[in-house]
Amino acid sequence: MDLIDKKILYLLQSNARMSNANIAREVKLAPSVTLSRVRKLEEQGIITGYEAKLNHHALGLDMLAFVLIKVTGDKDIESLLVDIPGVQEVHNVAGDDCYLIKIRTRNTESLSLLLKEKVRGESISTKTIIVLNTLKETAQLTF
Amino acid sequence: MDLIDKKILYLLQSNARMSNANIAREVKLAPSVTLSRVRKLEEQGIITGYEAKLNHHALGLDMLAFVLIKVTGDKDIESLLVDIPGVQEVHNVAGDDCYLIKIRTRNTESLSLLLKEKVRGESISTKTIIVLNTLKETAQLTF
DNA sequence: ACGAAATCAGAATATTATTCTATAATTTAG
DNA sequence: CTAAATTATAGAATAATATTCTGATTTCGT
Repeated sequence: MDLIDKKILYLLQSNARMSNANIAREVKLAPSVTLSRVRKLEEQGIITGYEAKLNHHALGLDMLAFVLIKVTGDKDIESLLVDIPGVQEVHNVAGDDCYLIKIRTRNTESLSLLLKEKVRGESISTKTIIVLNTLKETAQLTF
Repeated sequence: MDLIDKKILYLLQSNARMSNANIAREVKLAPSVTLSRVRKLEEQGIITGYEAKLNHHALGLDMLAFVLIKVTGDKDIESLLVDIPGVQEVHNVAGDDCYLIKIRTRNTESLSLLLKEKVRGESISTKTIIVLNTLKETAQLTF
């Protein structure tokens, strides 16, 4: 990975749909070479995918919450959490067999309903952090 | 927004670099029509962008943490948090003037250093949640 | 300096994006 | 209920792009 690869990564993080021709122009290389660099970054697993970012509010998902979930044994709660609609992230965090999930729902009701239906039975306790306002939200990495 | 638009959104969430021609094939519409639908979704702000997803480990960012930050007054801590390198998300959360940030760093040291240097001075208290293992992490929305 | 490996530019071709036009479908107003 | 207006559609034409190939150049280790 040299500076050109880093610039390619930067560009694709900013706009994943940028054409190969435009990337080539930006990095001042021939399109053919640029394409093979992108392919290599994909094959090496440095680029893991390309996602469209959607406006949650436009889709009626006004609620964002993080929920800390303390579980008892090693039940199969992981696959359960992963499959809950609206759950965007599931992390295993340090201390007390805890999971942290990031979840988007229509409103507070649908959130509490989901937690009641899907999570409560499998957990000792949950702590919900309600997001009022998001100032930044990106997957972009600076390096 | 009809079913075809939803399918387009689904496809672009799965692979933002899918060609318009392929999207058209999938939704069984002419490329011209498909393109104008995508443009409209962009103009309406339903699609807000396209991001390449990178492998953090390949970039030497092995550490992921969420940090809850309790602040005193309404200092300009927000722009400070947003600009810290590695910070991917900054949320204002309910209760006690708290912020929740998602941050990626090289290791525990660089995390504690960042917190010490940038955050501690501006905050009453911080609570750091260290992620051991991530089971799911996507911006995809199901609807 | 030398050879191997990687990187490069540029040409050729296949595929795609984009614009345009004409037609069909749907909605709206009277 | 009908006519006009709006919107959505397919398909053609062309501009741009992606992709593969070839051969030249550079890089790197020895």
